[in-house]
Amino acid sequence: MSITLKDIADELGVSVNTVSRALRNMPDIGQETTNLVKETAARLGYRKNLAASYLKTTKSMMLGIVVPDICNPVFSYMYKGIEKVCAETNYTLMLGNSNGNPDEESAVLSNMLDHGVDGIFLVPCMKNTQSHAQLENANVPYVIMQRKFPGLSANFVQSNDYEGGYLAAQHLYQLGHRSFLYISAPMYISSARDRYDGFMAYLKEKDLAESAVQILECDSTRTGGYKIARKWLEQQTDLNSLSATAIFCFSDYVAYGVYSAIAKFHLRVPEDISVIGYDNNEYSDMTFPALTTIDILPNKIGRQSAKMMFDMIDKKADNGTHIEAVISPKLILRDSTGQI
Amino acid sequence: MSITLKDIADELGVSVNTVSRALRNMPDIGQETTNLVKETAARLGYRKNLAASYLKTTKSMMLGIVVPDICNPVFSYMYKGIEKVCAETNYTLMLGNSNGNPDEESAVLSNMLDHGVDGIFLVPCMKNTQSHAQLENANVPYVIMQRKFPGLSANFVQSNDYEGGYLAAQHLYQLGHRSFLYISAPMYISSARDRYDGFMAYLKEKDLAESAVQILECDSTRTGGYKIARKWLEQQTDLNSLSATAIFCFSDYVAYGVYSAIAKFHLRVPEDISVIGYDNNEYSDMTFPALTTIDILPNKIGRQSAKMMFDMIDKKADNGTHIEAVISPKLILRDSTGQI
DNA sequence: AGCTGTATCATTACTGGTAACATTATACAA
DNA sequence: TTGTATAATGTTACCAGTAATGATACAGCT
Repeated sequence: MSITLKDIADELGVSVNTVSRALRNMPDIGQETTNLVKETAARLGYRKNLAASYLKTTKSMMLGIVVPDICNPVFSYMYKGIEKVCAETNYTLMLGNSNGNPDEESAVLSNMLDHGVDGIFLVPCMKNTQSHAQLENANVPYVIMQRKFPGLSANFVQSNDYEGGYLAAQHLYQLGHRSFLYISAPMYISSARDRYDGFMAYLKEKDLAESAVQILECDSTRTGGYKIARKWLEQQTDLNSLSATAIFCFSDYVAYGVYSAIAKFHLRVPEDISVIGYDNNEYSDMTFPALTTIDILPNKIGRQSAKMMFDMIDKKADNGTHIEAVISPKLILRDSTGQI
Repeated sequence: MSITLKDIADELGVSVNTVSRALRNMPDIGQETTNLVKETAARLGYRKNLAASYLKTTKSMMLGIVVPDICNPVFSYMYKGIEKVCAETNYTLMLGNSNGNPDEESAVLSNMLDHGVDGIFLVPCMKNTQSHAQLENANVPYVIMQRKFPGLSANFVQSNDYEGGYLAAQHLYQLGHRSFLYISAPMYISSARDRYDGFMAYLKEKDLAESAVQILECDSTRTGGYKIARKWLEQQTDLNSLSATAIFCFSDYVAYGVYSAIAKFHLRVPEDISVIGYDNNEYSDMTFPALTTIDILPNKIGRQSAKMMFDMIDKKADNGTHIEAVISPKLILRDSTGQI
């Protein structure tokens, strides 16, 4: 079917091994032979069978990436960050979605490991820790991205969610807000907790009581945000005097849903209530009003993770000393937050 | 390192081959032995080395997907459609972005083929036909998605762009519009051409002259849309009497840019000019005004493509008879188009 | 008893590439 | 002249599976 080393060897009357070494620029093959081999390989259209060389070298030249949902721009930008760094190498990427489901996450990981990937990037769905056991047992370098397992020591890259929460609180406080609603993702997700902690930390600096912040949890989706905000609004005794003047949303998705709920009650953003999102989705400047939000720089997270991965692969680092990289988020000022 | 067939064989005192056949439920292995082998494999945590079995079977259990940009929701939803169908099998997916660049497209394809993928899904960047030669030479089943090479015969799935253009024209015409601007992607992209043809076809039915439609080309990005729309607006002799009352945009991205340009000139959508997009991005109902657009059902395109792929892989179809699937788009009515 | 068939398992030979080791030839020094 | 270093290449074994073929034991039949 396709051209193999043997075909080239036969063509030139040399051994397969010589061809193999010539193509890999090994020093003990004569320059003339090397050139001849390469020319012949090119002429015959030889392509290396990577699976075969994997058997011997145990280097598959593949990396796996598992994310909750590639349709979420946060993760697709992370993917491209990783890909960008990989493009300079010859690594190819496998992608899998966990859909936030631990079983799917495990299944996808198993598949990738069976294929012999040289490393794994994982944004964990955080609903169990089985995937870590898998990764550890597989004895493969891996980088955990964005969400952290408590107590787990591993190479890890994330946006500084604490700082993001802090920034959000600071921004709202400076606009004069003193009562807040935090619509969070479930608190078992580390970033939800971290953002909360950062948010509270700033307020504490300003001597605000904890009771200044109400917390509600929902799925980080538009529907989730819509439902929880609607419920909250329904429970308000007086729509002209809300129990919070600003809503801090776990994601821009949630904020979109919150927008819809607010519109349903004929309230205005930011006149009646301010809304701040998180993630800076590509379209959040197109919403009405344009959404103030926090950019986590997912592309940078991806690039940083990939660099870490290659450091591990190249053995520049792997001896049990785990590195954690934290990337500072950016406040993006738009029109959905205003003076009280 | 990891458990192999040999480990199981040694443990049980049988041959490697027996283990291999037992695990694959071959009939010539005794039931007792089969059970024993399976138990032992489970106990030892055996995982098949897929690369090794690929060498002999030439089935890698991997499929490759190449798209222009996974950050574009159209393509990420296609990806998930494909993945959805693959989840029922044991296929794992490789993903690569071409970034609209033929060289990157070729490089990514080569990488995937070197890894021995059993099939390729390609949304071509349309700037050359080299990738097709690659695919043909590789002798691997492939499905071309969404964009069609003229004269090429291959399995192909796309949204019916002609119909989409037709729907857009119909909608605008029925609102009373008689002069149009089509902001297109470059016409070498088949879908740009098809949408144009459909658009014109409807207008022709209504006896409108070709001159009723102005055409401008730009990259299918927000910036592209913004620049071209701004230029067009600058060239208008009278902003109170525009030379077109409705803009048909190649994508929602372009429409967002167009929105910005229109806002810059202090015109209103849809009072001063109607805008219709294409793709129905996830957020297009959140824009202001909410964007009327055409949904191409990318998830369905993905699922359909995957089914085609498995038909080819299972040899239900491959003997030169190429199938083309066309999926009807849907008009999504929102607020950016209005009566003239 | 001897033959045949079947069920069950083992042997052997591959897949395509790589690593360790062996071989050959040439050059140069002792 | 002989030994040895060095450059250049060939041999062989191996990676983890799978396919083709071979071997053995036992049952059933004539």
